[in-house]
Amino acid sequence: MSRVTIAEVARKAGVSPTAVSFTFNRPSELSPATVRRVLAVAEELGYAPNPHAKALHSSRAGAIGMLVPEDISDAFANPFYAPFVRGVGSICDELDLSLMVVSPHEGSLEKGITKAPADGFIVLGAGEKHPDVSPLYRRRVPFVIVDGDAEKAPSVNVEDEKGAHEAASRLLARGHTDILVMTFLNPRSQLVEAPFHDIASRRQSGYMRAFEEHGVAWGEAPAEAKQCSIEGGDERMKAAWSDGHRPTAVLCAADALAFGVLLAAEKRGVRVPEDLEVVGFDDVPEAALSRPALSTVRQPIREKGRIAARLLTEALDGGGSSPRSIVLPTEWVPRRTTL
Amino acid sequence: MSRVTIAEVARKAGVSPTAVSFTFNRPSELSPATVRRVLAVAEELGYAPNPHAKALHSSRAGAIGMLVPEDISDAFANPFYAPFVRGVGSICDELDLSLMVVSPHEGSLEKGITKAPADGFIVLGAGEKHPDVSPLYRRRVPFVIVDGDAEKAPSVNVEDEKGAHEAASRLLARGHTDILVMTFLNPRSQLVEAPFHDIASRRQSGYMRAFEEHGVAWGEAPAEAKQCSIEGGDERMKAAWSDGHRPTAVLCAADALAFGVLLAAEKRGVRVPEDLEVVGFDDVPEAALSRPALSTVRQPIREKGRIAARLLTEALDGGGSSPRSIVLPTEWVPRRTTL
DNA sequence: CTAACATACTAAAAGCCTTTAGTAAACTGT
DNA sequence: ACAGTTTACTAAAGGCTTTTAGTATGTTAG
Repeated sequence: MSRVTIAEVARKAGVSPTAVSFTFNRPSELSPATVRRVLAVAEELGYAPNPHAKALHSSRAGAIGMLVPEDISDAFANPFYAPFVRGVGSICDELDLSLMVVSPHEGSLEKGITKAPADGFIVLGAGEKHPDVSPLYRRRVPFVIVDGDAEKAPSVNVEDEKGAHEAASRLLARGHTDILVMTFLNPRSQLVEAPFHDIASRRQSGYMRAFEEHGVAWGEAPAEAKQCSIEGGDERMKAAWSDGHRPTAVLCAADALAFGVLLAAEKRGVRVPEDLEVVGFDDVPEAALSRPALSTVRQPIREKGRIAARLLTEALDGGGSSPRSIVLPTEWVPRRTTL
Repeated sequence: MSRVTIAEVARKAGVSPTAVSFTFNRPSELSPATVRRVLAVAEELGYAPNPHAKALHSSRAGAIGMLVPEDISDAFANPFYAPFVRGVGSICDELDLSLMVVSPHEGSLEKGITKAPADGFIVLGAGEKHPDVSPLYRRRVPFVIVDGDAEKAPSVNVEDEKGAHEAASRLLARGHTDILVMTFLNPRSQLVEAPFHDIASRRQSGYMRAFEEHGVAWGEAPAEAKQCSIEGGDERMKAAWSDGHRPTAVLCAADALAFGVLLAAEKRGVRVPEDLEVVGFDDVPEAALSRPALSTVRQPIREKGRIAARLLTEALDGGGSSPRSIVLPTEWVPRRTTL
């Protein structure tokens, strides 16, 4: 019933367990005949080294973890994740690693990170000062922060504030005064005092600065979608309408929300961009394909994933070098949801 | 430098390693005072049990593997994966498991499965008879097959042939005679003789049956995209045009391809659906949002992921029950890319 | 006051592999 | 024919935890 072990192979092949281990790891130490025999027996028995035992010994599991700030199921509702995973995955493919998606077990990032058998982690959406992240420093597991402030750990970020500022400026320059700003709830930020610089609030401050510069009142708090997803944006837009809001433009802190807004507008017969201009943030691949094509702020998502993974693998085997904080540029991408 | 071990905590707390283990796993065996003391020391030292050692002992890593048939980076170019991961992830969230994405290391599914520290695997896109999959039976690792034939292992599939047949019939019923059929290359099917029932060929046979029924010549081999992605579809469509093809409709074996076709048509000024009708397969979330909205065959992707994960976790801890083969229904979803 | 039993804790084994240090045999050179 | 080396292999330790079986103390009951 149980797995085939090295001892069984050794016994059946008439050699020591060491010889079996050598067969797989250092065949040059053995005579070709022995290697062949052991290989044949291993094949016959269906033996493969137990990855846990291997990892225990080498402290290498051959997997890197991606710690998402919410349930896996919710996270992947955000189209941001697919290209990000492609970026991280490209490094995994190169280095023959697996990619482990870990969510905060029982609500705690720290629990997730200590339970999961990964060699290191890419922590998404929570800065170094976040109460859930700071304990990770004492753990010996290397990690890199993505979309969060960091000094002690390597990090990858984009020009959120600047990109958001530009997007808002474009809209304001055309004279809009009733702009609905839609952000999303960071599932981790509930736990922590302001100012907590998650991407939603960074983008929000970019919008605010533009509003100030254009002398447009910021109004109350922005509309906050429950989830950063198409549904989340759709529902939040509907709620805004029910509350009597009739904005002439919507600034969305994520493309996913913008897609939801597009859908909500369509259902209501509101024409985009004539009656309602819509702007997103991220430039996920779907943005070029949406109906109408979405005007948005591009961040190099795949590149971000690649760099994060690269930084992590460097920390994993080089280790020593000083932590690098990388900030990637954003770019305004006008398409068809703006005039 | 290295991780804090149970022994260090034990020494510092003045107890045996057993007591430390009990503190975390069976605190009722210890006096409350001891538990508190050990906990304090553990906290101070930043100790957490080594997941590899734990996994070695319990043969449980707390992770389920998703074995994709190609590089991770290529796989996630297909919008099918996001909702599928959401489905699998919902079970992981429920059961506090991590989700491990594993690609065929060095080209071999078997290698991937034996290297990755996961408790079981969801194998995508390769049937039981596939030469890469059959050796897995001898390994003691439980797995479930998705989108592949299986008798001995549990499996989840959809009515590929039937769904494809319906899609083709709708098109043919309107009198099209020059339909471009676009499928994609299954990265694993290269290795194996026909008939290998991957989803691309299942869908293809559905198309063929409809062609026969309508007395329309099937022509040569269908157009095969290099990758099941938007780019793949785009490029393949361009190539078809360069070759002088001027179809009045395109049947795509995946939505991803259809999106590519839409983009290619737009660039060329071909109107959809007036000049070119386009049909996809999958009904990924983007299909409702594309320009124009995509007519397609729905398969319940998230449900598929949920069921696969459920089947796997059942095999993981119940084990005994007979393997179940589940076939999910498909449904024709007309939108705006067909007349 | 002793047998029976909890309670609080520990020593040692088991889980499976890799690696280090070492042995026995075969070979080399003189 | 013998010291020195290489080849082919093995025993045992180590990596970190959990669990089983057991010990020492204290408590209760008869």
